[in-house]
Amino acid sequence: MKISSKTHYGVQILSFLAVKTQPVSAKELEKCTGVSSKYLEKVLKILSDVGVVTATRGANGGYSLSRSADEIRMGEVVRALEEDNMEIIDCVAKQGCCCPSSKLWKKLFDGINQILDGVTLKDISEGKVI
Amino acid sequence: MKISSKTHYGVQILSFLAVKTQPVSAKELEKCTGVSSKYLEKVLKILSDVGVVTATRGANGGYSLSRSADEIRMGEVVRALEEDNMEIIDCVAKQGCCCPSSKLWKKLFDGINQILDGVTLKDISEGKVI
DNA sequence: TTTAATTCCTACCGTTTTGGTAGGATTTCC
DNA sequence: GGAAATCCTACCAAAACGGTAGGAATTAAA
Repeated sequence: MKISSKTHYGVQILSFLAVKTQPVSAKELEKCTGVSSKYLEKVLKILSDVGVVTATRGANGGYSLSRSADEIRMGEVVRALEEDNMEIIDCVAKQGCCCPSSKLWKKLFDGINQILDGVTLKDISEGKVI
Repeated sequence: MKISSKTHYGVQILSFLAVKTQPVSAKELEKCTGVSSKYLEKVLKILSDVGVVTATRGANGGYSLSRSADEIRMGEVVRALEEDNMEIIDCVAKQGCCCPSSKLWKKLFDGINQILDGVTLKDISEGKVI
């Protein structure tokens, strides 16, 4: 029931990219986050694969948002970064579970996604999360 | 961002105890859950420490609910079983964090607790979780 | 065309957490 | 006293977490 630091870094990076127009390299992101660029590359690769971030290779390359910040919902971001760990419990993911608690986990899972999908990256970068 | 199997077992056990009037031993619970009684003892000890379950030692002993099922909120249960892993992210737990995402995690944390506290053990054992 | 800057790919690795197992001490009923 | 139960402590294997390392591939600019 914890958010991984990978996810935390991911959101930090995104809120940094949200105020940039030019691509930002992993090394630059290392400077402002204090996290090694090698590790950030991994995080950024996930965000790139899922289409939230666009990676530009080569000199003067780097990472930039694929869409405007108000079109990026945190549910998409967190689900990508937490990878297959967002099902809360296998029981809910698999069909046909009849254990008495499965409805609780389903409710919790839906609620979490609803909260995250209700917040955009723009909300975060502008400090407008209530 | 996953519920541990310890927590899953805990809720399963509780919904079993909810329909019993006499104390139920760990060995009996092993029969209906398929989980080793030794491991269930650990889970039950946590629930006992937190005051949700009452343990009776000695022959004819076992575990029973400390209160009626409609007075047991799942928030209390899940927070106990997930132990110190319910802060979602350290950043939120510690004071003075100013990273732009901290409000998101706080909102998520509060939302999760609100969902869990809105469901009682009675709701679960009667299948009334919507 | 070379060079420097950058992402991408693969592999590895130490630490912590998870999910148990094992054995025995202690308590309590009969 | 014996049986049935919880409680306590220690241990352990596997997985996840949080990185590190090295180099290949790509690209812009000199």
